Amino acid sequence: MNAKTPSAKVLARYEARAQIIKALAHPARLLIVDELSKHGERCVCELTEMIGSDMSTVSRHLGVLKGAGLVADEKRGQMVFYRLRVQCISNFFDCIESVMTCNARRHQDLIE
Amino acid sequence: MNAKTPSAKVLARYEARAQIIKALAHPARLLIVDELSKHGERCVCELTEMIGSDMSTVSRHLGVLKGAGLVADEKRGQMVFYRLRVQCISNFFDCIESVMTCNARRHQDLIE
DNA sequence: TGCTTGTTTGGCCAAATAGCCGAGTACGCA
DNA sequence: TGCGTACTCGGCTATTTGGCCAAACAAGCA
Repeated sequence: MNAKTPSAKVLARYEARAQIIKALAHPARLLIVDELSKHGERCVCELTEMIGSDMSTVSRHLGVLKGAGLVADEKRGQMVFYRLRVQCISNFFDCIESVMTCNARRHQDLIE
Repeated sequence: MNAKTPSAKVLARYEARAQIIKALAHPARLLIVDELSKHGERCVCELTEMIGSDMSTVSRHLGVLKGAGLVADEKRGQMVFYRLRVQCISNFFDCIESVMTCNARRHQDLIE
């Protein structure tokens, strides 16, 4: 029942998980994921317009998401369309959302 | 149906979400969260032993989790005990896990 | 062929993150 | 009071991340 130090294999597993979570840990990338979960797919130019930063920056963000296996890309003509590879992302957001409302309530309590 | 650039308020909301996710985006912190979800609470020294790095480092990680509102701390005697503030973390992990198996399968496909 | 548009990539710099060490604080005990 | 243990925090350095610009690619069109 003691807190034992985990094996290298287990550690590598946590490392891999952290890598995926890290890919989601940026507002622009969350915005992208949310947009892709609402519409099926979006090209880089649409996402760039939505986010409002340089297209090269958005492309990099998409690269990060793709590297984590969260999105897939498909080139059609001169445009590249991205879509989500996974569906469970919304559960993910629900949890984050509940943390946020929980935090908000707590801060409220401190004021009263 | 166009990708419109979100308002400052919406943007701030994504920023806040990203902040919480960022707190989870580290193997040591995932390890901590997992440990706390299994046992109700752990003191810093136990977590330090489990993770195997400097106690100051572990304390910093706990500070990050606390800052995001994910854990609560309570001092009893000379020890400080941490516990999870939220329960939904496991759903969270389930999603990450499914991404990982999905990725693994995909890599497998590339080999065959 | 050259021009335009959509996208990715390399280079660079600023900012954030992670880790350790050592100092400081808080508590319990003699 | 003084000592040891548990923990936090300031300071430092190394690494990573994020952003922009400019250059390189790729595809369609004149």
